Amino acid sequence: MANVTKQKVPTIQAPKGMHDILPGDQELWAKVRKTAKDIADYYNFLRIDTPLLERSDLFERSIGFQTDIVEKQMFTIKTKGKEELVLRPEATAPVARAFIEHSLGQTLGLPLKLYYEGAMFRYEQPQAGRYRQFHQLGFEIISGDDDPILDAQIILVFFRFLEGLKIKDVTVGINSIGCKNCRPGYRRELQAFYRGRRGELCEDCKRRLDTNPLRLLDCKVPGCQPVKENAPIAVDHLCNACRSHFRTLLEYVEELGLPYRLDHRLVRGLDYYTKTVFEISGDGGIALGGGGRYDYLIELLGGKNSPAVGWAAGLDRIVEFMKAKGIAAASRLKPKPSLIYIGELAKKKSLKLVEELRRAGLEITEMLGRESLNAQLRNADKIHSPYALILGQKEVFEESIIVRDMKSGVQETVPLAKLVEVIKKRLK
RNA sequence: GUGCCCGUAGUUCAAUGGUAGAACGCCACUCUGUGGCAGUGGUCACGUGGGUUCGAUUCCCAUCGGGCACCCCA
Repeated sequence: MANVTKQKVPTIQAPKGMHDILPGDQELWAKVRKTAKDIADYYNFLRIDTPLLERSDLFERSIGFQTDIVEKQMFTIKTKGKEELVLRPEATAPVARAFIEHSLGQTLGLPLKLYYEGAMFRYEQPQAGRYRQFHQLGFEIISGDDDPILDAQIILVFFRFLEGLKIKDVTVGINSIGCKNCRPGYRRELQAFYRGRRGELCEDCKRRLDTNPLRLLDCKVPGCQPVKENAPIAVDHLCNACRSHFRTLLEYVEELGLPYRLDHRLVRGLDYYTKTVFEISGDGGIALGGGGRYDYLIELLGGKNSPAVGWAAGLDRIVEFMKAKGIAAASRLKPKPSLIYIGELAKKKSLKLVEELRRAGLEITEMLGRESLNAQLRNADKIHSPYALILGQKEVFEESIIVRDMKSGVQETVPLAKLVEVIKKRLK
């Protein structure tokens, strides 16, 4: 501490793609979390928290080996033992793991509704609204069958969540990518179609043709668009079961009056999705979250056949979206009466007085350690304190305190014993 | 991982191959036990490292960080 030579110490920045959530944003974040909890409570979703670290094979088996997430976006950690752990890139697989591990289907019954909220990690190039550590909120319904009414409800819950945050003009894009019976056929057809036009495709698409044909539909290169427009559509190749599932889902969504649009090009990047996939975007096309049905995930991880459906929302994006749209007010300190002291004696007394007021249930603020009366008053003004409670030497002797109305400037000296009563009465 | 752009006080922005200014903020004083207004003064910055140069915040390189696009997604 007593460094005489003043040399410059290099500063340290947060790691790439990781950001701080500063005090000014905390209120907004709290509001988002509170809204999520309220929605969860209403629709009977139970909170679950899973570890930040998981075994890497959990994601390899669930998300899929060939996905970008597993191939190159996982933060891996080698423990001192031989375990290889990863910082979770998403939480659906961990929730499924926990569901199986603790036999939650038995203890809590089906359909089981769960929700989570927390940090996820993906090693990729950061961009606005895209971080290496980001926060997701997710809702999942695990059931004994694949009833489309659950797909409809999960989408509804997403809408209600955004509605609770006053985010308007959102649309949901919905598609069905089939099940293990019909998807392979569609895949083959899509591949065959694209192979015939290989020459017209961009380099990426040529590569996708073999690695991940469904992704061909995501390509934004202008040259590929004409090909894409004529490409076979997933919905046309669904098996009877999937087709009827999709149709029924749309009927429910229609019945709910949700603003959806069919999006034949919508596919998800994770292998475990089946049938329904959807994505909700805000005004301006920013993807706020997405999800879908994952009927085989739990089986894939060694559990019983338990179809499920869920979604995840990017909270960082939602917070930024709300700020950009002016929905969020900058957080401000709550205006409370300010305790102000003058001189050593009053200072000494103040520390304890704060405790007494706290015990009496009176919320106040103070600037202990700030000696100047002017500065203390200025602060009281800045945070819009209705009253300044001024304690000086004289007041300490008299066991009284000055109550100053900050608006009018009118002051009154009241006995300390009556302070709580007086303030409570005035605040009404 | 690839390509392009960017990096100056706490914040928003200037200027400059000869070590930097403003506004707002913050602090103090005017006003030693009374805030808001005003005046005055003060505080605080060239992301980091190397190179070219007599001299670099400025030019070059690297690195770190940010942004955009690709990729992918939340």
